[in-house]
Amino acid sequence: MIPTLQTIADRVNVSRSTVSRVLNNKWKMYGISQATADKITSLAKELHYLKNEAARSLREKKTFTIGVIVRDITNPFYSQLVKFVESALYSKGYTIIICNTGYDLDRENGHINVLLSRRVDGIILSPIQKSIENIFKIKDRNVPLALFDCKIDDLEADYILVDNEAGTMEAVSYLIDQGHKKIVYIGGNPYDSNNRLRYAGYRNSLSLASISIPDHYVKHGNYSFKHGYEAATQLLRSNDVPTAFFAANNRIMLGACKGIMDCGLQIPDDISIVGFDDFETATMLPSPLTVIRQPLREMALNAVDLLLSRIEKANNIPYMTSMLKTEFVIRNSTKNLN
Amino acid sequence: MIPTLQTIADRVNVSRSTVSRVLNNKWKMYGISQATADKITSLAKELHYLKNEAARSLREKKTFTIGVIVRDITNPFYSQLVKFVESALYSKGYTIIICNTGYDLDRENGHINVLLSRRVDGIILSPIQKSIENIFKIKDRNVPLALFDCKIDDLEADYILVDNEAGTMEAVSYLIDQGHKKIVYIGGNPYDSNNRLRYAGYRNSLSLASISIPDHYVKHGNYSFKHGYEAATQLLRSNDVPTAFFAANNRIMLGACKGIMDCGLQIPDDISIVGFDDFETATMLPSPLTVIRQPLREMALNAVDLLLSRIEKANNIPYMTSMLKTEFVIRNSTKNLN
DNA sequence: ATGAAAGCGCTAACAC
DNA sequence: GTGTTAGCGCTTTCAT
Repeated sequence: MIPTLQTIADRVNVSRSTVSRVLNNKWKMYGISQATADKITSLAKELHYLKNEAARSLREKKTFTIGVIVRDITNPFYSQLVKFVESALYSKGYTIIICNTGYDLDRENGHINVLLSRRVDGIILSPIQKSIENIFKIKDRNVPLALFDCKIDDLEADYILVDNEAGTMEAVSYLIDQGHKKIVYIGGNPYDSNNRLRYAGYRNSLSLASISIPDHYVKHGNYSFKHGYEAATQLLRSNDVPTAFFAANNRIMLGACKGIMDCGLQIPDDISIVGFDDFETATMLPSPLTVIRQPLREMALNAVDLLLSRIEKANNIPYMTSMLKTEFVIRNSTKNLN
Repeated sequence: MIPTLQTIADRVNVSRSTVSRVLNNKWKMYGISQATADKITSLAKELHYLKNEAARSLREKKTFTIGVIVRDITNPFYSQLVKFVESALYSKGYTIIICNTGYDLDRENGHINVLLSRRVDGIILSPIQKSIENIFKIKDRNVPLALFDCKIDDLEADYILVDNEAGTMEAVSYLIDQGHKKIVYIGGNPYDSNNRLRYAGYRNSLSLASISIPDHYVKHGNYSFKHGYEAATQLLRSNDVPTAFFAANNRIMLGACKGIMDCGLQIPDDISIVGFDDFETATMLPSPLTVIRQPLREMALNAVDLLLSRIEKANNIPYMTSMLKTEFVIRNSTKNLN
């Protein structure tokens, strides 16, 4: 039998209210006697009393729960995000429900329903973006929402972003400075805002250098190892072999590297590569990879701060966008052609 | 204003109960008229009614929530576990609360309190094991518990395990067959059951081959990149350089590989290495790594099955242990000395 | 310095 | 075929 406030009240011969006040550390302001308070706290300890959170939530209309919806928890980008978010929220007394969509829109929809049904206090969402109907369901309910790692035009909300375009331009310009002209863009899902902005950065850099881009140098697809692998091998075996790859995320980059290796080529001697996201393996390859690092810890903390300020302070503060700079980490995966 | 059963009841001019019965698809067994049912369902849809789970949980004493406590969510071993577990539980209508301990016992304790307070229906726990007091708190409350990836002697519970000892013996014997005699064990936390069993496997194999183990060939420590790195570099720079490393997990193995590279040595020409856990990077290195793979998907599904059968069927079934075999994946990180 | 009572939103036993 | 009622465990207003 799990003890409730009543259990304790009965044994100490006081009312539920008194027990509640004591256990919530409000007995001083109610002027409850030291003696009563002590009896209650020690009995609670003895019985291993733990407040029923479902009851508290129902009464208070506050769950201290945040839903975190990510697209692929096995991608280190997201697992690190979860780690930082979980840690920050834990220290504030919040608990997180984790939802993995695997880039599946129905899943995203289902998870959002579950989270709304559970009356979470807020949601951190890294949306698929194939359709944004799901997002409106959250907005309609006025549930605080932090959109993570995506920018949807004409959708007012709180955003946590990095400057994708500038970050990409820094990397691609670096390739151009090293004399590269045949630079391939291996991209992610075409409807994804990151992909679009990274692609825009790529085009800008090449355009500024007056380098034209043949159609077959642009390989949109999806954020997978497989896509990176296939795009890389296909191009390396074509009759117009590029000198450099730009990979739109860590999964694609890893796949491309594997493709390069399987074609019997060396990075950076035979082919150069740069890409988005820093990841552990990047430093483990024979030639460590030059990458665009996203400040994940800061992004996670900003997401939490943004959400909590909306939850705890007022919901009438204006929408905010946290746009952080990326960091270009130069290692050794590009060759200077000059 | 969020709609409740009462909102709908008022508008359709029926009672809460009727609405509840309809929305729970029980109207046939209660003989509620088609017409009423239709009116209710369509109004619910129109109002975007979503059941308040806190209220349902309180009433039903069932939360459809499972707590998952892992030691490091950024380790692909755990992030994949979470992915599989989440997916399996989602399809059964359960939601997961994720708890990351970072090998910190206080965290583990705090998280367990939170989960118990939230009256989760079950817990999947990958415990730190430095102390097992925390685990008893769960057992005392009779909350279904699946202990994942650890075996605690004298603690009756449901376990999800792999055969660590046999898996290790297979790998170490393979090294011995290839003529290795100077094999170093780079281990994890000394109080960890996996580490102890893997170490036992290592000792057994060497003992069967009548090879003695000098003390400085055994490097217990913790499951970190750093420990792997330091152990490897220290030994490679000593005056008794081994011919092979056994790494007790993926983090240690990666660290050791980096250490080997930083010492200017080649795998497998200069030094051989095998280790526990398969991971993506293992196939990306110049010489792909020979590893002991754990059947993570099956482990995750078994954990879910075990937990759900205890939750949904009866709590009086005997404790069970799911002990799966590992798979020895031979790649190219060992040299045949014969 | 403490208690009584109401109510959060839901389900189900019992009533008619 | 549907309503009434009680109660899950908690917090808080109001009363004394």
